[in-house]
Amino acid sequence: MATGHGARSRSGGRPTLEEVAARAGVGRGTVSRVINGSPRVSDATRAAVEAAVAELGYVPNTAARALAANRTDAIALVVPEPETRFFSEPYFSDMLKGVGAELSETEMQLLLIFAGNDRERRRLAQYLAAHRVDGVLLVSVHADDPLPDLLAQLEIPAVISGPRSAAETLTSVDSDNYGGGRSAAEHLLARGRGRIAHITGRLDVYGAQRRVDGYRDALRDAGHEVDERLIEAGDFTEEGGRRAMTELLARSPDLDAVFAGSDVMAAGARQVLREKGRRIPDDVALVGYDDSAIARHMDPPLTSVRQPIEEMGRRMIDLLLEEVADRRPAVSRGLERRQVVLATELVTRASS
Amino acid sequence: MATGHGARSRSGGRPTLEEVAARAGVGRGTVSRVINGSPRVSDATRAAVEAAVAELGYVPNTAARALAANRTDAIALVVPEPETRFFSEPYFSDMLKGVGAELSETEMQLLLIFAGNDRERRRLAQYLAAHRVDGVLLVSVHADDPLPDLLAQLEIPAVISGPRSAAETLTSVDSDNYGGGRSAAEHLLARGRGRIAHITGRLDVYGAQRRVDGYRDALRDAGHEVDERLIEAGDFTEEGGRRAMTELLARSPDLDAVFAGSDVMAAGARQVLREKGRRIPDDVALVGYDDSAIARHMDPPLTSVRQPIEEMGRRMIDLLLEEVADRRPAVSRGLERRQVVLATELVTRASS
DNA sequence: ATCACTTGTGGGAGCGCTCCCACAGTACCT
DNA sequence: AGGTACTGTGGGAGCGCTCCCACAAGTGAT
Repeated sequence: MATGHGARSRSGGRPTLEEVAARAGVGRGTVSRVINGSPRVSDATRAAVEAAVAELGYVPNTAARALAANRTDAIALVVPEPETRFFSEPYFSDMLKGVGAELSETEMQLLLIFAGNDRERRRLAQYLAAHRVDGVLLVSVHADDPLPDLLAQLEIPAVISGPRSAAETLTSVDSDNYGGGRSAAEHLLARGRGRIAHITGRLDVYGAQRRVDGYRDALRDAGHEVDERLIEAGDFTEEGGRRAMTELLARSPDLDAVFAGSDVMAAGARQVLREKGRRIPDDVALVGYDDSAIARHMDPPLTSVRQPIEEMGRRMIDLLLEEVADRRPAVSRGLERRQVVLATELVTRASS
Repeated sequence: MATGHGARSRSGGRPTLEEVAARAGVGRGTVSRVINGSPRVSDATRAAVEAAVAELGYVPNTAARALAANRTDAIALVVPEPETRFFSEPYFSDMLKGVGAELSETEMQLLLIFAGNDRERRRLAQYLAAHRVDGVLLVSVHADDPLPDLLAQLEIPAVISGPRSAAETLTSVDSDNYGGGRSAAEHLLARGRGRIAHITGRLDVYGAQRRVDGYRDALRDAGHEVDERLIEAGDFTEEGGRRAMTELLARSPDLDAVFAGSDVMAAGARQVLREKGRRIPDDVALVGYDDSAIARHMDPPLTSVRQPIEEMGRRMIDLLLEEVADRRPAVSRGLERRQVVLATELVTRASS
């Protein structure tokens, strides 16, 4: 059965719009309107078309639609990390869950694209240049990443999770890192701790900076001087947490609490505290960030700041679909920047 | 990457084949041939076209190509499981790694599709009916899954990892489960164990059956009678492993080795053995299957059968791309069934 | 010189859809 | 009565590509 041109017989291939139209005794345009849910069709006609569609088992040809309408009905979730991290961090799977849930309401197709190395990034650039998606979801983007600019230049709608800076131009969805940092510090203050150290995340990540800001303001507002020797930069890794904790204990042996910018770093800090004979929470109270599985399984269970990641995924899709519907990025329409910030929640456990 | 702004043709749209042809002073067909790597183009013409492509920043329109050529340049990796399992099991991420690596050599796009519940499955069926992918990779399919039949009916090329039975009609790639089971048993025999129990995986999974077969034959070939009371069915879960182990110990307290059909079940078995005061490996030697992270981190580290999952992913892509190139499933071409079986490897650790 | 190939090339004819204009029919105003 | 809306409908004109046929030019055998 050669799939040659012209050799297209009625019984052979998939039915087309034209065939459905003939069967229903209407025109091509009318069938198209029914398929696309236009209100400008009488009930009788609509019923006839739907019957024909069902009888023939008609399924629209996506390629033809994409070509004619100049849209793809697909959006990409771009992960600028190697796949390994994607699978190991619950952040991504939670995000994907929210995104998938929200998207399943629509006809949109989700593409998962990794851009962890140069080769993959070149591929991605090619991909975007070909406009193979209607919109892009960007997660976990570093401050100096050129991707957002490329997107803007190509006029592809995009939503970013975690703005790169206070001046982020893309529509963004984020959790309230400032409030999260603040609530962690306030919680420790309320527990009567006076020497609260902070192990920060990578400070080129905007959210990590904001957590520090929240921590500082909480202390200040409570009438405490912020002691810079109680702040040590980490890098979100367990090893970084160990290193920072060691540093902090050496510098300020009198600390009585630690707020770590991630659960993983808190795990590192915990090891060092144990080694040095500090009891948790008796001698040193410990608070983490992310409320990941680590927090629940730590000994003692770790108090941590929960981010509504799944919800973030959902909101990102909502915003992106709006922009896709408007057919261009919000900024180039001259609208105000759109930023959604979702509240965090402190989950109190035995470590504080 | 600098897309030539100045060179952009009028109306600001993306350049088309036609425009490239005009610029290069050739016909549309010639540009198409160059783009698609046809050998029937003179070197001079090819160079001229390539220059025009570069100057205009031409990128082919995928939708137009798909419509005209009746192909999508995309393949789907279908995971008939909820996303949760996908992320928690290293099997999938290893598979994805192999698949991704092999695919990055091509222009093919990989789609990750979950079909864990009825709703998702209906969506998938619709998706396949619309022929939105050129081929499908099926992983972890149960014996009674209707998906393979649907694929055959739609004449969509597909490759399955782990045949559903000895009579599998789809092209398949699998690891040598028989050999793996055999090597586990032989290893324990070589260690001088005589009462070797086996906790099987779910027996509706063909691979689990094959492991049992390998285990039986190894014992028989070594001159041992196979004692049916030493075989207990599990279900691949930790709880199942505990249950089976409890059963086995009650039935045959004299067992001196256990071969579990998965590392997770081995972990369950280990707990029970500990509770009952059996030392590993002194009293009871333990061997698992999968060589997952669990095996390396168990106390004592678990001897386990490693499957080359990444390699399986690569081979699946190879086979699938061949079938896609041949434009139809191998079976309907009347070719012999194609089955690739990759060797397993026993990784010996302290538990045996 | 003729014929039979081969190689390289141009361009017509679609692929199956959406968009949009034209227009008949109806309804409600002046 | 004519005018002005709207509603529902049909179908032409593409979207940007691939496929394939036609054909010019070159090559070698007869």
